Amino acid sequence: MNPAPEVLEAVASPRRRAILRLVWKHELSAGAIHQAMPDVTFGAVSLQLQTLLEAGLLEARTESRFRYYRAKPEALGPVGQMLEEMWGDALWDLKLAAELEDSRRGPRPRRKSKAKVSKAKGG
Amino acid sequence: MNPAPEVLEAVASPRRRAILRLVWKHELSAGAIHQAMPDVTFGAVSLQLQTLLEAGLLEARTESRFRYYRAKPEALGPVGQMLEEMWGDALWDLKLAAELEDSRRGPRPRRKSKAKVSKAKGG
DNA sequence: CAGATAGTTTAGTTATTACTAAACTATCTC
DNA sequence: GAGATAGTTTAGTAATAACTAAACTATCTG
Repeated sequence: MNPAPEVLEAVASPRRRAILRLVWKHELSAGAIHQAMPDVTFGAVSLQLQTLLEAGLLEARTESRFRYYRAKPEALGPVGQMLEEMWGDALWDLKLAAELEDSRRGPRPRRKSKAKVSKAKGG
Repeated sequence: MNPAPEVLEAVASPRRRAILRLVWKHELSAGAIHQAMPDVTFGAVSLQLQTLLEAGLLEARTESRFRYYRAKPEALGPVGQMLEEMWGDALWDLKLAAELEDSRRGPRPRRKSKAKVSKAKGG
């Protein structure tokens, strides 16, 4: 299978390259990806994720409320190699993992349960 | 020297890929390149040539009234390989050469010499 | 120099793209 | 079901990129 033009168009965007870089070696949730680029809205990130998905450059997996994405380097062919060169060594990967561990936007369910309101549904 | 992001942006355009393809194995004049893509104006082609030049993907050479361009595959790194795969084998190259030979926009100097006006420049 | 060819550059138009804000779907917990 | 989190989708906006027409530079011929 040959690489398609859409692949070239997908990697032309710095934003999409940043996303690819984030999920290159391990999957991340959409929220975690957004955390790493706070200069744009969550919606903007989601749109780029869809674009990358359609280009076949990402895989997605849903788990509970989360949706995890990861890159498919094999779909990038020789371009994947080029991106890796651009990104330098594995430095970024370690630094990133630490930052994400710290700023993790966990599920955070309410723990402040106190009053038991229960279902007050009217008939 | 690592490949730069501008390279990725340059090859993202179908028009620029078409130009690269034309001058991949041998140089062509700007006019000959335009002949191969008559759906756009000469000016449009020239602009894309400048873009490719600035990205370092082309070399240019001037000879008399002509300006010849050719690709620098080494500047494309692994992406060059990918483009070649996209373009298939060397078929296109042969077909193209024939077409260009036929539709060549040669210098076509006037041969209808008759009156000898000579230089009438005033001092 | 005039007239033709070869090519570049500029100004303005149109289509596309990345984005935001907000509405929407879905899941989880109580 | 209510209320919270997680994510997607839509409608509209702003910046960009590709293009056209035309003005411009340059070279060659006579």
